[in-house]
Amino acid sequence: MTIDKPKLDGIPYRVIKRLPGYRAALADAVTSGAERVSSQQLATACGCTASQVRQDLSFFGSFGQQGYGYATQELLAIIDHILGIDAECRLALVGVGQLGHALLSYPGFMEKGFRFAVAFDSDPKLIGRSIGGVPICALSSLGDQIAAHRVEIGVIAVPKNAAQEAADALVGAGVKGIWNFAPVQLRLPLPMTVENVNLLDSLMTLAFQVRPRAMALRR
Amino acid sequence: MTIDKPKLDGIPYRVIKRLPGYRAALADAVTSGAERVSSQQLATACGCTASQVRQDLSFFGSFGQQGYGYATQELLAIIDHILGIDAECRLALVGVGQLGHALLSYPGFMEKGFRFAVAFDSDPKLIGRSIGGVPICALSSLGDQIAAHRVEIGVIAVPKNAAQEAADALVGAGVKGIWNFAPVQLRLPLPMTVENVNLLDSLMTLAFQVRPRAMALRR
DNA sequence: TAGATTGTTAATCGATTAACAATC
DNA sequence: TAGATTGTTAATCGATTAACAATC
Repeated sequence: MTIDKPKLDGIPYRVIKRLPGYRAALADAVTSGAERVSSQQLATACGCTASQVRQDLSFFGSFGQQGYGYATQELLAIIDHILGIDAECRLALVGVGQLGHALLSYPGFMEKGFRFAVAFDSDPKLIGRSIGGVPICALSSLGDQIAAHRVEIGVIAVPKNAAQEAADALVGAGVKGIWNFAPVQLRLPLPMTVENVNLLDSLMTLAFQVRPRAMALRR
Repeated sequence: MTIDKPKLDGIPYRVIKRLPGYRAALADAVTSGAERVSSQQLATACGCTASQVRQDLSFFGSFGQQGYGYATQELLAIIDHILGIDAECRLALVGVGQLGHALLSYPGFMEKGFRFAVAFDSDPKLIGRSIGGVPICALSSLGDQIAAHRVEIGVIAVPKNAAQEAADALVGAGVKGIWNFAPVQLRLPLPMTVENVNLLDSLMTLAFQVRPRAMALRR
């Protein structure tokens, strides 16, 4: 997973990365019936400082009230709007293997307004079938399908060596962003945005932290 | 995914997060037959600066040679050693749903020395079966199995509301780290390390970047 | 040797935290 | 009103980049 990117409309990438955490804390607060929440409470729930919460939110506006805090429901709605999950967002999946299967049937995406409109695979045995109501089509129809369904985000879950080709096809079809699960650095024309999910990298990072450091290999 | 953590033995978390990228670039270089590689070449492949590559590597030692660069094979072996993937690392999976299935059958992990030794699920229909050679056991046997297989890392792929319980069981059984796919902030005793993979958070971040900013909700 | 490239120190840049006036 | 808590500015901290002596 890329560690850093340039700013987006002047909003640091790190700030955006923290928004879903605030969102989750707010959703919990709503569930527990809290009508208001302070920056300190949000900070505790997310493991950061109250200063950081206020600083982050101030990139988008002023949503709180001195001496009171933030109205829970209202701030949740605002963050949903900032993240763009108050409107439906259509996805297309390329690569219906095990991981693709799992993504298609993960209920959490739909709940947040993300909907797989169509999926693609090269395997003739899969083409024509559908999974969780999502039709699986031939790669040759990718351009047409993506346009027809007005897909915004392409999801790449193909093996490493097919990833760049899939990315090129998606870009050519006019998607606005790519969610990439293949362990490669995709070469894409700017200003395409990619969000990489590299499971093996994540696991290696964890292994480093867990292992008794045989290190001190300095020489 | 947590954005930042405290240093690990004086190594910034950001540095560790970049190591897999360097590793991938080196593996490519080995494949292409290059005997040596410069910090500049690594930087280009990873999308960072040569300075950063050298600075990062210098946390661990001095592996290059002035006027020459780094011996490709050798540096790859060194990074593998730093990351701890030159020795087998045993995993245990909790939660054999769609995502769990996908993780069990992903070939990339095994290649890098990560092996699922055992999996657990609460569904009686799954218990006793095995997937990709990995036996699925009852949760009640978790403690014994983890000890028997000397599992180092527990992988949580259960629904949100079962995650904390799974984590507690894994910690109780003595795992050294947790790879968490459930969308919750786990409460764990220090110094347990957790690496979170939050797919929905990642997708929301991408949505933000892709959407025409309806923002300017400043008020 | 001359050119290339490291490892490391110093300079810059950006992000986080602290502080506090404003005010509900 | 008094206490609480925001939004924002200033201070601190850490990470990235630039520079360069060392040297292969």
